Amino acid sequence: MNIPETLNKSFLFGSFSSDQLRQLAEFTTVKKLKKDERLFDEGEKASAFYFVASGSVKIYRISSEGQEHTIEIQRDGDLVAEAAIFDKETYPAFCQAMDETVLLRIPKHDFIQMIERHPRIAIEIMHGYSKRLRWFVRLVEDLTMHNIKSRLARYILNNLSRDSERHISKLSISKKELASLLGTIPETLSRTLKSLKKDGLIGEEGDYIVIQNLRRLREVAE
Amino acid sequence: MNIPETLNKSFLFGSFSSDQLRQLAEFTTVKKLKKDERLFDEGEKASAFYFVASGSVKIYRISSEGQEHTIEIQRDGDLVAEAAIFDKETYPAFCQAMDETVLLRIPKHDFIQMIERHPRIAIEIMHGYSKRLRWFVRLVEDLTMHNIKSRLARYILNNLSRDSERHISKLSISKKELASLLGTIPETLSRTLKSLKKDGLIGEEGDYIVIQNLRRLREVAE
DNA sequence: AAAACGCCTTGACTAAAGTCAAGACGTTTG
DNA sequence: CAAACGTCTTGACTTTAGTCAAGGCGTTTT
Repeated sequence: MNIPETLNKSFLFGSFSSDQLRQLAEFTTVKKLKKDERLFDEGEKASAFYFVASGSVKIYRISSEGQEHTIEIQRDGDLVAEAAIFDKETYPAFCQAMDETVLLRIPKHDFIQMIERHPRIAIEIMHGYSKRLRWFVRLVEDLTMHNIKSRLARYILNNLSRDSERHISKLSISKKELASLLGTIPETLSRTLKSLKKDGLIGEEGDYIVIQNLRRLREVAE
Repeated sequence: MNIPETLNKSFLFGSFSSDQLRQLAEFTTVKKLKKDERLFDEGEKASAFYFVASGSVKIYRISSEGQEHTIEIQRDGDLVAEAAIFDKETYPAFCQAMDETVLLRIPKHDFIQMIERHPRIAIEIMHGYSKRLRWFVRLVEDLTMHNIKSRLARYILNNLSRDSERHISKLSISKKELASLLGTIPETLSRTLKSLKKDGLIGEEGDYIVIQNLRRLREVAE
Protein backbone atom coordinates (compact mmCIF):
# COMPACT_ATOMS: atom_id res chain seq x y z
CA MET A 1 0.00 0.00 0.00
CA ASN A 2 1.12 3.50 -0.78
CA ILE A 3 0.65 5.20 2.58
CA PRO A 4 0.89 8.86 1.50
CA GLU A 5 -1.56 8.22 -1.32
CA THR A 6 -4.05 6.44 0.91
CA LEU A 7 -3.88 9.13 3.57
CA ASN A 8 -4.54 11.70 0.91
CA LYS A 9 -8.01 10.22 0.43
CA SER A 10 -9.20 11.29 3.87
CA PHE A 11 -10.97 14.60 4.27
CA LEU A 12 -8.42 15.41 6.90
CA PHE A 13 -5.34 15.01 4.78
CA GLY A 14 -6.89 15.71 1.42
CA SER A 15 -5.38 19.17 1.26
CA PHE A 16 -1.89 18.14 2.35
CA SER A 17 1.09 18.81 0.14
CA SER A 18 3.12 15.81 -0.94
CA ASP A 19 5.80 16.92 1.46
CA GLN A 20 3.37 17.00 4.36
CA LEU A 21 2.03 13.61 3.34
CA ARG A 22 5.53 12.18 3.32
CA GLN A 23 6.09 13.56 6.80
CA LEU A 24 2.84 12.03 7.99
CA ALA A 25 3.66 8.69 6.39
CA GLU A 26 6.90 8.52 8.35
CA PHE A 27 5.15 7.72 11.58
CA THR A 28 2.08 6.06 10.10
CA THR A 29 1.88 2.26 10.18
CA VAL A 30 -0.48 -0.22 8.57
CA LYS A 31 -2.73 -2.32 10.78
CA LYS A 32 -4.75 -5.22 9.37
CA LEU A 33 -7.68 -6.76 11.17
CA LYS A 34 -9.61 -9.93 10.47
CA LYS A 35 -13.38 -9.90 10.79
CA ASP A 36 -14.47 -9.51 14.43
CA GLU A 37 -10.93 -8.74 15.59
CA ARG A 38 -10.77 -5.85 18.03
CA LEU A 39 -8.76 -2.70 17.36
CA PHE A 40 -8.99 -1.42 20.91
CA ASP A 41 -10.99 -1.90 24.06
CA GLU A 42 -12.87 0.57 26.17
CA GLY A 43 -10.61 1.90 28.88
CA GLU A 44 -7.42 1.12 27.00
CA LYS A 45 -4.86 3.91 26.91
CA ALA A 46 -5.37 5.89 23.72
CA SER A 47 -2.00 6.27 22.07
CA ALA A 48 -3.09 6.60 18.46
CA PHE A 49 -5.96 7.24 16.13
CA TYR A 50 -6.78 5.43 12.90
CA PHE A 51 -7.79 5.97 9.33
CA VAL A 52 -9.93 3.26 7.71
CA ALA A 53 -8.30 2.39 4.37
CA SER A 54 -10.67 -0.47 3.55
CA GLY A 55 -13.35 -2.47 5.32
CA SER A 56 -15.35 -1.21 8.27
CA VAL A 57 -15.29 -1.13 12.04
CA LYS A 58 -17.97 -0.63 14.62
CA ILE A 59 -17.66 1.45 17.75
CA TYR A 60 -19.71 0.05 20.59
CA ARG A 61 -20.15 -0.10 24.31
CA ILE A 62 -21.31 -2.93 26.54
CA SER A 63 -24.03 -2.42 29.11
CA SER A 64 -23.84 -3.81 32.61
CA GLU A 65 -26.14 -6.63 31.48
CA GLY A 66 -23.58 -7.55 28.86
CA GLN A 67 -25.57 -6.18 25.94
CA GLU A 68 -23.65 -4.65 23.07
CA HIS A 69 -24.77 -1.24 21.79
CA THR A 70 -23.34 0.09 18.55
CA ILE A 71 -22.63 3.80 18.59
CA GLU A 72 -21.39 4.19 15.06
CA ILE A 73 -19.92 2.38 12.12
CA GLN A 74 -16.88 3.78 10.34
CA ARG A 75 -16.05 2.83 6.78
CA ASP A 76 -13.19 3.44 4.39
CA GLY A 77 -12.27 7.10 4.34
CA ASP A 78 -13.40 7.66 7.93
CA LEU A 79 -11.27 8.37 10.96
CA VAL A 80 -11.53 6.35 14.15
CA ALA A 81 -10.89 7.66 17.65
CA GLU A 82 -9.64 11.02 16.48
CA ALA A 83 -11.39 12.41 19.54
CA ALA A 84 -8.95 10.54 21.69
CA ILE A 85 -5.93 12.28 20.21
CA PHE A 86 -5.95 15.30 22.43
CA ASP A 87 -6.99 13.66 25.61
CA LYS A 88 -4.48 12.02 27.86
CA GLU A 89 -7.20 9.58 28.65
CA THR A 90 -8.43 6.28 27.32
CA TYR A 91 -10.65 5.03 24.51
CA PRO A 92 -14.28 5.56 25.51
CA ALA A 93 -15.66 2.50 23.67
CA PHE A 94 -14.75 -0.75 21.99
CA CYS A 95 -13.80 -0.95 18.33
CA GLN A 96 -14.11 -4.12 16.31
CA ALA A 97 -13.66 -4.95 12.63
CA MET A 98 -16.84 -5.91 10.81
CA ASP A 99 -14.96 -7.30 7.79
CA GLU A 100 -11.38 -7.76 6.76
CA THR A 101 -10.21 -4.24 7.51
CA VAL A 102 -7.05 -2.28 6.81
CA LEU A 103 -6.28 0.78 8.90
CA LEU A 104 -3.53 3.33 9.10
CA ARG A 105 -2.33 3.94 12.62
CA ILE A 106 -1.25 7.47 13.46
CA PRO A 107 0.42 7.88 16.87
CA LYS A 108 -1.01 10.86 18.67
CA HIS A 109 2.28 12.13 20.01
CA ASP A 110 3.86 12.46 16.56
CA PHE A 111 0.71 13.95 15.17
CA ILE A 112 0.52 16.67 17.81
CA GLN A 113 4.09 17.65 17.02
CA MET A 114 3.14 17.93 13.38
CA ILE A 115 0.22 20.22 14.19
CA GLU A 116 2.49 22.56 16.07
CA ARG A 117 4.57 22.93 12.95
CA HIS A 118 1.58 23.17 10.59
CA PRO A 119 -1.32 25.05 12.20
CA ARG A 120 -3.49 24.78 9.09
CA ILE A 121 -3.87 21.07 9.80
CA ALA A 122 -5.47 21.97 13.10
CA ILE A 123 -8.15 23.97 11.37
CA GLU A 124 -8.98 20.98 9.18
CA ILE A 125 -9.19 18.69 12.16
CA MET A 126 -11.40 21.07 14.04
CA HIS A 127 -13.62 21.26 11.02
CA GLY A 128 -13.91 17.50 11.17
CA TYR A 129 -14.65 17.65 14.89
CA SER A 130 -17.38 20.20 14.32
CA LYS A 131 -19.04 17.92 11.85
CA ARG A 132 -18.83 15.03 14.24
CA LEU A 133 -20.31 17.11 17.03
CA ARG A 134 -23.15 18.19 14.78
CA TRP A 135 -23.77 14.58 13.94
CA PHE A 136 -24.03 13.77 17.63
CA VAL A 137 -26.44 16.63 18.22
CA ARG A 138 -28.61 15.14 15.47
CA LEU A 139 -28.28 11.68 16.95
CA VAL A 140 -29.34 12.85 20.40
CA GLU A 141 -32.26 14.67 18.87
CA ASP A 142 -33.15 11.50 17.01
CA LEU A 143 -33.05 9.39 20.14
CA THR A 144 -35.10 11.75 22.28
CA MET A 145 -37.57 13.17 19.81
CA HIS A 146 -38.37 10.38 17.39
CA ASN A 147 -39.78 6.90 17.63
CA ILE A 148 -38.24 3.90 15.98
CA LYS A 149 -40.31 4.07 12.82
CA SER A 150 -39.13 7.59 12.23
CA ARG A 151 -35.52 6.72 13.06
CA LEU A 152 -35.61 3.85 10.63
CA ALA A 153 -37.09 6.06 7.93
CA ARG A 154 -34.30 8.58 8.48
CA TYR A 155 -31.70 5.86 8.30
CA ILE A 156 -33.09 4.61 5.01
CA LEU A 157 -33.30 8.12 3.57
CA ASN A 158 -29.73 8.89 4.58
CA ASN A 159 -28.57 5.79 2.74
CA LEU A 160 -30.41 6.48 -0.46
CA SER A 161 -28.93 5.78 -3.86
CA ARG A 162 -30.39 5.47 -7.31
CA ASP A 163 -30.72 2.27 -9.27
CA SER A 164 -31.97 3.00 -12.78
CA GLU A 165 -35.41 4.42 -12.07
CA ARG A 166 -35.79 3.46 -8.43
CA HIS A 167 -34.65 4.82 -5.12
CA ILE A 168 -32.94 2.09 -3.16
CA SER A 169 -31.08 1.82 0.10
CA LYS A 170 -28.56 -0.93 0.58
CA LEU A 171 -28.52 -2.60 3.98
CA SER A 172 -24.80 -3.10 4.17
CA ILE A 173 -25.02 -4.26 7.76
CA SER A 174 -26.99 -7.06 9.37
CA LYS A 175 -30.38 -6.27 10.81
CA LYS A 176 -29.09 -7.11 14.23
CA GLU A 177 -26.44 -4.39 13.80
CA LEU A 178 -28.95 -1.98 12.38
CA ALA A 179 -31.23 -2.53 15.35
CA SER A 180 -28.39 -1.74 17.72
CA LEU A 181 -27.47 1.35 15.71
CA LEU A 182 -31.05 2.58 15.90
CA GLY A 183 -31.03 1.97 19.64
CA THR A 184 -33.44 -0.95 19.57
CA ILE A 185 -33.57 -4.76 19.30
CA PRO A 186 -33.96 -7.04 16.25
CA GLU A 187 -37.58 -7.96 17.06
CA THR A 188 -38.69 -4.35 17.11
CA LEU A 189 -36.77 -3.56 13.93
CA SER A 190 -38.38 -6.52 12.22
CA ARG A 191 -41.84 -5.31 13.20
CA THR A 192 -41.10 -1.75 12.19
CA LEU A 193 -39.89 -2.82 8.75
CA LYS A 194 -43.01 -4.95 8.41
CA SER A 195 -45.19 -1.99 9.24
CA LEU A 196 -43.49 0.22 6.65
CA LYS A 197 -43.88 -2.53 4.07
CA LYS A 198 -47.53 -3.07 4.98
CA ASP A 199 -48.20 0.64 4.48
CA GLY A 200 -46.58 0.49 1.06
CA LEU A 201 -43.75 2.92 1.84
CA ILE A 202 -40.96 0.46 1.15
CA GLY A 203 -40.29 -3.01 -0.15
CA GLU A 204 -37.49 -5.44 0.58
CA GLU A 205 -35.46 -7.17 -2.12
CA GLY A 206 -32.66 -9.17 -0.59
CA ASP A 207 -30.19 -6.74 0.91
CA TYR A 208 -31.96 -3.75 -0.52
CA ILE A 209 -34.77 -1.52 0.67
CA VAL A 210 -36.74 -0.30 -2.32
CA ILE A 211 -38.55 2.96 -1.78
CA GLN A 212 -42.12 2.77 -3.01
CA ASN A 213 -43.45 6.03 -1.67
CA LEU A 214 -40.71 8.58 -1.10
CA ARG A 215 -43.01 11.40 -0.08
CA ARG A 216 -44.72 9.41 2.64
CA LEU A 217 -41.43 7.96 3.85
CA ARG A 218 -40.14 11.50 4.24
CA GLU A 219 -43.26 12.33 6.22
CA VAL A 220 -42.61 9.46 8.60
CA ALA A 221 -39.00 10.63 9.00
CA GLU A 222 -40.35 14.14 9.82
CA MET B 1 -15.75 44.02 32.94
CA ASN B 2 -12.11 43.16 32.40
CA ILE B 3 -12.27 41.10 29.24
CA PRO B 4 -8.77 39.58 29.26
CA GLU B 5 -9.17 38.58 32.89
CA THR B 6 -12.57 36.99 32.32
CA LEU B 7 -11.38 35.09 29.28
CA ASN B 8 -8.49 33.79 31.32
CA LYS B 9 -10.97 31.86 33.47
CA SER B 10 -11.99 29.53 30.67
CA PHE B 11 -10.21 26.23 30.25
CA LEU B 12 -9.54 27.27 26.71
CA PHE B 13 -7.69 30.50 27.43
CA GLY B 14 -6.44 29.59 30.89
CA SER B 15 -2.93 29.00 29.64
CA PHE B 16 -2.71 32.14 27.50
CA SER B 17 -0.02 34.73 28.13
CA SER B 18 -1.17 38.24 28.98
CA ASP B 19 -0.10 39.28 25.50
CA GLN B 20 -2.24 36.60 23.89
CA LEU B 21 -5.15 37.55 26.08
CA ARG B 22 -4.83 41.18 25.05
CA GLN B 23 -4.86 40.12 21.40
CA LEU B 24 -7.95 38.00 22.00
CA ALA B 25 -9.69 40.81 23.85
CA GLU B 26 -9.24 43.10 20.87
CA PHE B 27 -11.93 41.37 18.88
CA THR B 28 -13.97 40.08 21.80
CA THR B 29 -17.16 41.94 22.69
CA VAL B 30 -19.55 41.70 25.62
CA LYS B 31 -23.09 40.48 25.04
CA LYS B 32 -25.74 40.73 27.75
CA LEU B 33 -28.96 38.77 27.67
CA LYS B 34 -32.07 39.05 29.79
CA LYS B 35 -33.78 35.87 31.01
CA ASP B 36 -35.38 33.96 28.12
CA GLU B 37 -33.73 36.18 25.49
CA ARG B 38 -32.28 34.20 22.60
CA LEU B 39 -28.61 34.29 21.67
CA PHE B 40 -29.07 32.63 18.30
CA ASP B 41 -31.57 30.56 16.40
CA GLU B 42 -31.21 27.23 14.69
CA GLY B 43 -30.24 27.75 11.07
CA GLU B 44 -28.77 31.20 11.67
CA LYS B 45 -25.37 31.79 10.09
CA ALA B 46 -22.70 31.04 12.68
CA SER B 47 -20.29 33.95 12.73
CA ALA B 48 -19.06 33.72 16.29
CA PHE B 49 -18.85 31.55 19.37
CA TYR B 50 -19.35 32.58 22.98
CA PHE B 51 -17.92 32.27 26.43
CA VAL B 52 -20.38 32.34 29.33
CA ALA B 53 -19.07 34.88 31.85
CA SER B 54 -22.06 34.66 34.17
CA GLY B 55 -25.54 33.17 34.12
CA SER B 56 -26.54 30.18 32.00
CA VAL B 57 -27.96 29.34 28.62
CA LYS B 58 -29.71 26.31 27.26
CA ILE B 59 -29.13 24.73 23.89
CA TYR B 60 -32.27 23.17 22.51
CA ARG B 61 -34.08 22.04 19.39
CA ILE B 62 -37.73 22.12 18.51
CA SER B 63 -39.50 19.04 17.19
CA SER B 64 -41.91 19.12 14.29
CA GLU B 65 -44.75 19.05 16.84
CA GLY B 66 -43.37 22.23 18.37
CA GLN B 67 -41.96 20.54 21.44
CA GLU B 68 -38.75 21.92 22.90
CA HIS B 69 -35.95 19.48 23.72
CA THR B 70 -32.99 20.65 25.75
CA ILE B 71 -29.68 19.24 24.57
CA GLU B 72 -27.42 20.84 27.12
CA ILE B 73 -27.09 23.66 29.58
CA GLN B 74 -23.96 25.78 29.62
CA ARG B 75 -22.94 27.79 32.69
CA ASP B 76 -20.29 30.32 33.51
CA GLY B 77 -16.90 29.12 32.38
CA ASP B 78 -18.38 27.10 29.50
CA LEU B 79 -18.13 27.76 25.80
CA VAL B 80 -21.14 27.93 23.53
CA ALA B 81 -21.19 26.97 19.85
CA GLU B 82 -17.47 26.44 19.65
CA ALA B 83 -18.29 23.57 17.32
CA ALA B 84 -19.64 26.08 14.83
CA ILE B 85 -16.36 27.94 14.57
CA PHE B 86 -14.80 25.82 11.93
CA ASP B 87 -17.84 25.13 9.89
CA LYS B 88 -19.01 27.50 7.26
CA GLU B 89 -22.46 26.45 8.20
CA THR B 90 -25.12 27.53 10.62
CA TYR B 91 -25.94 27.02 14.29
CA PRO B 92 -27.46 23.55 14.70
CA ALA B 93 -29.80 24.48 17.57
CA PHE B 94 -31.38 27.34 19.46
CA CYS B 95 -29.69 29.05 22.38
CA GLN B 96 -31.60 30.95 25.03
CA ALA B 97 -30.60 32.58 28.32
CA MET B 98 -32.01 30.91 31.41
CA ASP B 99 -31.13 33.86 33.68
CA GLU B 100 -29.57 37.26 33.28
CA THR B 101 -26.52 36.16 31.33
CA VAL B 102 -23.30 37.85 30.27
CA LEU B 103 -21.34 36.38 27.41
CA LEU B 104 -18.18 37.19 25.55
CA ARG B 105 -18.58 37.05 21.81
CA ILE B 106 -15.58 35.84 19.83
CA PRO B 107 -15.90 36.22 16.05
CA LYS B 108 -14.84 33.06 14.32
CA HIS B 109 -12.89 34.76 11.55
CA ASP B 110 -10.60 36.64 13.90
CA PHE B 111 -10.19 33.59 16.05
CA ILE B 112 -9.10 31.39 13.16
CA GLN B 113 -6.45 33.92 12.23
CA MET B 114 -5.21 33.83 15.77
CA ILE B 115 -4.91 30.05 15.70
CA GLU B 116 -2.80 30.22 12.60
CA ARG B 117 -0.36 32.43 14.47
CA HIS B 118 -0.50 30.39 17.70
CA PRO B 119 -0.88 26.68 17.01
CA ARG B 120 -0.76 25.75 20.69
CA ILE B 121 -4.23 27.25 21.05
CA ALA B 122 -5.51 24.73 18.56
CA ILE B 123 -4.32 21.87 20.71
CA GLU B 124 -6.23 23.30 23.66
CA ILE B 125 -9.37 23.66 21.62
CA MET B 126 -9.14 20.18 20.28
CA HIS B 127 -8.73 18.95 23.80
CA GLY B 128 -11.99 20.69 24.63
CA TYR B 129 -13.64 19.15 21.59
CA SER B 130 -12.51 15.69 22.58
CA LYS B 131 -14.09 16.12 25.97
CA ARG B 132 -17.30 17.30 24.40
CA LEU B 133 -17.34 14.35 22.02
CA ARG B 134 -16.78 11.97 24.90
CA TRP B 135 -19.65 13.58 26.70
CA PHE B 136 -21.88 12.95 23.70
CA VAL B 137 -20.80 9.33 23.48
CA ARG B 138 -21.83 8.98 27.12
CA LEU B 139 -25.09 10.75 26.45
CA VAL B 140 -25.96 8.48 23.54
CA GLU B 141 -25.10 5.48 25.66
CA ASP B 142 -27.33 6.87 28.38
CA LEU B 143 -30.24 7.36 26.02
CA THR B 144 -30.04 3.94 24.40
CA MET B 145 -28.97 1.74 27.27
CA HIS B 146 -30.65 3.11 30.34
CA ASN B 147 -34.17 3.78 31.47
CA ILE B 148 -35.25 7.02 33.05
CA LYS B 149 -34.76 5.90 36.63
CA SER B 150 -31.18 5.09 35.86
CA ARG B 151 -30.64 8.31 33.90
CA LEU B 152 -32.00 10.34 36.78
CA ALA B 153 -29.78 8.49 39.25
CA ARG B 154 -26.77 9.25 37.07
CA TYR B 155 -27.72 12.90 36.86
CA ILE B 156 -28.01 13.13 40.63
CA LEU B 157 -24.71 11.35 41.16
CA ASN B 158 -22.92 13.61 38.69
CA ASN B 159 -24.15 16.62 40.61
CA LEU B 160 -23.12 15.43 44.00
CA SER B 161 -21.66 17.74 46.61
CA ARG B 162 -21.11 17.43 50.36
CA ASP B 163 -23.05 19.32 52.99
CA SER B 164 -21.54 18.60 56.42
CA GLU B 165 -22.21 14.89 56.75
CA ARG B 166 -24.67 14.39 53.91
CA HIS B 167 -24.42 13.86 50.18
CA ILE B 168 -26.65 16.34 48.44
CA SER B 169 -27.39 17.31 44.85
CA LYS B 170 -28.70 20.77 44.11
CA LEU B 171 -31.40 21.00 41.46
CA SER B 172 -30.26 24.25 39.96
CA ILE B 173 -32.74 23.95 37.10
CA SER B 174 -36.50 23.52 37.11
CA LYS B 175 -37.91 20.03 36.97
CA LYS B 176 -39.44 20.82 33.63
CA GLU B 177 -35.94 21.57 32.30
CA LEU B 178 -34.49 18.52 33.98
CA ALA B 179 -37.14 16.35 32.36
CA SER B 180 -36.22 17.73 28.95
CA LEU B 181 -32.51 17.23 29.65
CA LEU B 182 -33.14 13.60 30.59
CA GLY B 183 -35.14 13.13 27.42
CA THR B 184 -38.52 12.79 29.08
CA ILE B 185 -41.52 14.82 30.28
CA PRO B 186 -42.29 16.40 33.68
CA GLU B 187 -44.95 13.80 34.60
CA THR B 188 -42.55 10.93 34.13
CA LEU B 189 -39.78 12.72 36.02
CA SER B 190 -42.16 13.39 38.87
CA ARG B 191 -43.10 9.72 39.08
CA THR B 192 -39.51 8.58 38.85
CA LEU B 193 -38.46 10.86 41.68
CA LYS B 194 -41.37 9.57 43.72
CA SER B 195 -40.31 6.01 43.13
CA LEU B 196 -36.71 6.72 44.24
CA LYS B 197 -38.05 8.45 47.34
CA LYS B 198 -40.45 5.59 48.11
CA ASP B 199 -37.56 3.13 47.94
CA GLY B 200 -35.58 5.24 50.38
CA LEU B 201 -32.73 6.06 48.00
CA ILE B 202 -33.19 9.82 48.10
CA GLY B 203 -35.17 12.53 49.82
CA GLU B 204 -36.19 15.98 48.64
CA GLU B 205 -35.62 19.14 50.67
CA GLY B 206 -36.64 22.18 48.71
CA ASP B 207 -34.19 22.53 45.83
CA TYR B 208 -31.99 19.75 47.09
CA ILE B 209 -31.91 16.02 46.60
CA VAL B 210 -30.57 14.39 49.73
CA ILE B 211 -28.97 11.02 49.17
CA GLN B 212 -30.17 8.49 51.70
CA ASN B 213 -28.67 5.35 50.26
CA LEU B 214 -25.67 6.07 48.08
CA ARG B 215 -24.81 2.45 47.41
CA ARG B 216 -28.27 1.58 46.15
CA LEU B 217 -28.49 4.78 44.12
CA ARG B 218 -25.23 3.79 42.42
CA GLU B 219 -26.73 0.39 41.68
CA VAL B 220 -29.72 2.00 40.00
CA ALA B 221 -27.37 4.19 37.97
CA GLU B 222 -25.50 1.00 36.94
C1' DA C 1 -57.34 40.35 47.37
C1' DA C 2 -58.92 37.88 43.44
C1' DA C 3 -57.69 36.18 39.13
C1' DA C 4 -54.42 34.33 36.11
C1' DC C 5 -50.48 31.89 35.37
C1' DG C 6 -46.79 28.47 35.49
C1' DC C 7 -44.85 24.54 37.72
C1' DC C 8 -45.41 20.33 39.76
C1' DT C 9 -47.94 16.27 41.00
C1' DT C 10 -51.34 12.55 40.60
C1' DG C 11 -54.59 9.34 38.43
C1' DA C 12 -56.52 6.76 34.64
C1' DC C 13 -55.61 5.46 30.28
C1' DT C 14 -52.89 4.53 25.84
C1' DA C 15 -49.10 3.77 23.04
C1' DA C 16 -44.50 2.19 22.26
C1' DA C 17 -41.02 -0.83 22.82
C1' DG C 18 -38.93 -4.77 25.26
C1' DT C 19 -39.08 -9.82 26.90
C1' DC C 20 -39.71 -14.47 26.24
C1' DA C 21 -40.61 -18.37 23.50
C1' DA C 22 -40.95 -20.69 19.25
C1' DG C 23 -40.09 -21.62 14.67
C1' DA C 24 -38.33 -20.76 9.67
C1' DC C 25 -34.43 -20.37 7.01
C1' DG C 26 -29.71 -20.37 5.52
C1' DT C 27 -24.81 -21.26 6.60
C1' DT C 28 -21.16 -23.56 8.88
C1' DT C 29 -19.21 -27.57 10.96
C1' DG C 30 -18.18 -32.15 12.34
C1' DC D 1 -25.46 -35.05 5.14
C1' DA D 2 -27.17 -34.12 9.52
C1' DA D 3 -26.53 -31.48 13.48
C1' DA D 4 -25.56 -27.12 15.30
C1' DC D 5 -25.65 -22.44 14.92
C1' DG D 6 -26.89 -17.68 14.02
C1' DT D 7 -30.13 -14.54 12.01
C1' DC D 8 -34.54 -13.13 11.30
C1' DT D 9 -39.44 -13.22 12.07
C1' DT D 10 -43.74 -13.78 14.56
C1' DG D 11 -46.91 -14.15 18.50
C1' DA D 12 -48.36 -13.39 23.24
C1' DC D 13 -47.38 -10.85 27.02
C1' DT D 14 -45.13 -7.25 30.13
C1' DT D 15 -42.97 -3.12 31.12
C1' DT D 16 -42.02 1.52 30.34
C1' DA D 17 -43.02 5.92 29.20
C1' DG D 18 -46.26 9.27 27.13
C1' DT D 19 -51.09 11.50 26.89
C1' DC D 20 -54.81 13.73 28.78
C1' DA D 21 -57.23 15.71 32.48
C1' DA D 22 -57.53 17.60 36.97
C1' DG D 23 -56.04 19.75 41.04
C1' DG D 24 -52.57 21.86 44.48
C1' DC D 25 -49.53 25.47 45.32
C1' DG D 26 -46.84 29.57 45.00
C1' DT D 27 -45.94 33.83 42.27
C1' DT D 28 -47.19 37.56 39.48
C1' DT D 29 -50.58 40.63 37.63
C1' DT D 30 -54.51 43.50 37.77
